[in-house]
Formats: sequence, C-alpha cells, structure tokens
Amino acid sequence: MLSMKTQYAFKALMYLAQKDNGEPILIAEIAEKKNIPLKFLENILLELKKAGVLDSKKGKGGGYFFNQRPTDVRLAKIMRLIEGPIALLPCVSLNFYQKCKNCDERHCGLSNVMKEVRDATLLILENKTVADIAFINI
Amino acid sequence: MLSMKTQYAFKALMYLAQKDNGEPILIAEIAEKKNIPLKFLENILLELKKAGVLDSKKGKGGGYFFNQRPTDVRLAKIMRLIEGPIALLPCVSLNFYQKCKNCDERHCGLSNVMKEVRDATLLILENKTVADIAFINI
DNA sequence: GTTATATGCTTTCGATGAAGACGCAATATG
DNA sequence: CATATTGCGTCTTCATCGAAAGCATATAAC
Repeated sequence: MLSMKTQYAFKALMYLAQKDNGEPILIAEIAEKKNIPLKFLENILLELKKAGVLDSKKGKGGGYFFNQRPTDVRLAKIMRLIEGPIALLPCVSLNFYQKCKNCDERHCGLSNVMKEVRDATLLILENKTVADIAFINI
Repeated sequence: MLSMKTQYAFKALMYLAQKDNGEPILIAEIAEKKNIPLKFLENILLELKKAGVLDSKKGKGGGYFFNQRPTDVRLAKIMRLIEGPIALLPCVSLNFYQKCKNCDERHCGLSNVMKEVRDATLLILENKTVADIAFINI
C-alpha cells in the first residue's frame, strides 16, 4: 500500500493539472478541495518543487504550478520520488537496489517472482503520466 | 516495498518447504539460517499457524511444519495475511476496500491506473505458490 | 514426576511516518 | 515604505513498525 504522502502527492498533482491555466494555485485550496492536511501538503509540494516537477511563487497571487508539462511527468517518477522503491523487495529494485543476505538471487524463487511483479507494474507506471490520470472522463 | 515482517515470512516458508520431510523444524534454526531476528520470527510463524498454513509441536523434537501443502499456499494469501492489502490504494483493494474521500472512483484516473497495477500483480501472485518459489533451480 | 527443550504470550524500547503549532522570509499591491 | 498574503522552516506530538527481552506454558525423555 502506498504511504499517505504518496497518495496525497498524486491527488495534488491531479488537481493542479486539472486547473492548470498558468496561474499559481494556493496550497490551501488544494488542501481543502482534496482533503489533505495543510502542513503535510506543504512538505509534499516542496519536494516536488525541489525535484523540478513543480514551481512556486511567493506573496499575493502566489502558489504552485507545473514546471514540467503534466504530459511529461510519468507516475513512476512520482512514486520513486515520494514513496521510494517500486519493487516489493530491495533485491529486485532497479533504482534502490540492495543485496540480499543469505540469498543467491540467481537461484532465489522469491526474487524471480517479485521481478515479474516489478516488470508488470513498471510497464503501467512508466507509460502513464499525470496528464493521463487527470483528464480521464469515462 | 514489503515490510520486513512479510519478507521474513516468505523466507521462512521457503526454508520450511525446502527442508520439509514431515519432521518439525526449530524456529531457532530458521532464524539462524535465514538471518531473521528470533523473537520477530516467533510472532510471524505464530500468525501463519493461526491462519492454518503452518502447525507446531512443543517440547523436545518440536518445531514448525506445514499444515497445508506448500503447493496449495498461494503467495497472494501470505501477502494479505502478513502485509495486508496487495493493491496500492485502499479504494482499489479487493479484500481491504475503503472508500475514497473527495474522489468519484468511476471517474478517477488514479484509481483506474492502480486497478491495472493490482490486476497485473494478482495475476502473478495468485498463480504462484510457496512450492513454486522454494523449488526453483535455474 | 522432574527436567530439559520448545513454543506461546506480554511488555518494552527505539525508529520512522503522519500530522499539527508556531514563527520566519519573500513578494505583490497600495 | 507599509502591509497583507503566501510559501518556507523548525519543533512537538501521536501512532505504528521493527526488534528484543522476559516470563509462562506445553511436552518428550529419563
């Protein structure tokens, strides 16, 4: 299960993408509309800014807005940024790899299965962007 | 990422399946061979016993052994038992469903993507058993 | 029935994550 | 320049997780 932080990050990005008209959007507005604790959201948006996904403007008329285009921000990137590894085991993570103790990975049935899960997950998350999840209307 | 508890559970089950000859196996032996904190492992094996996956015998010659056949224990079952939900969001979980606040799930792009991830993951975890990950030899 | 051997149960401690309180710093507007 | 607005930074609190310790209970062997 994703941490609250990651869930909030996705929801905030969706909201920002949906209201994106060049104008900065208040943290407080996002927090209220998407039911996210204000101070927690401040932290999350700050991380997204430091990573170059968002940018912000201070003072009156300030707020947050996209630095990259929503069509260019893959969900996998956000996951790795806020949540950390996408894989279920450290020893099968591409970006956060850690070796297993007492387990020869080439002969480990568990890590082989978890590699399958990782690949299936990445196939989806690397090909969906923030724009994809923001503009769906079924 | 899976919690340590779940990772340990899988490793312990693999070890038990590999050494399965009807004889009980000591918690201490599993803990030592698989590098798992002893007292932590006791808790994990107890949960697996209460769920009917394992059984145990006390006293000399005691230890843990399978109650169900390893070929009948699906990985998804262990995940749900120890880790909880397999889905990445509460609102797309089959067994631990919780409704989203401020989000109409039928029109939510995020939950649609996370459903895809869930289905892809389940397709793998529901079709692999403890026996599958224990007896692989590539 | 006593003893050694194992599991079973409860409590505790530290680390991490979620969330709130308060004050500081930057900026648009008059 | 003054002030209101808004993002930024730090510190505290509360819950959960990982891990360990201690005692209780069951049982096989003698």
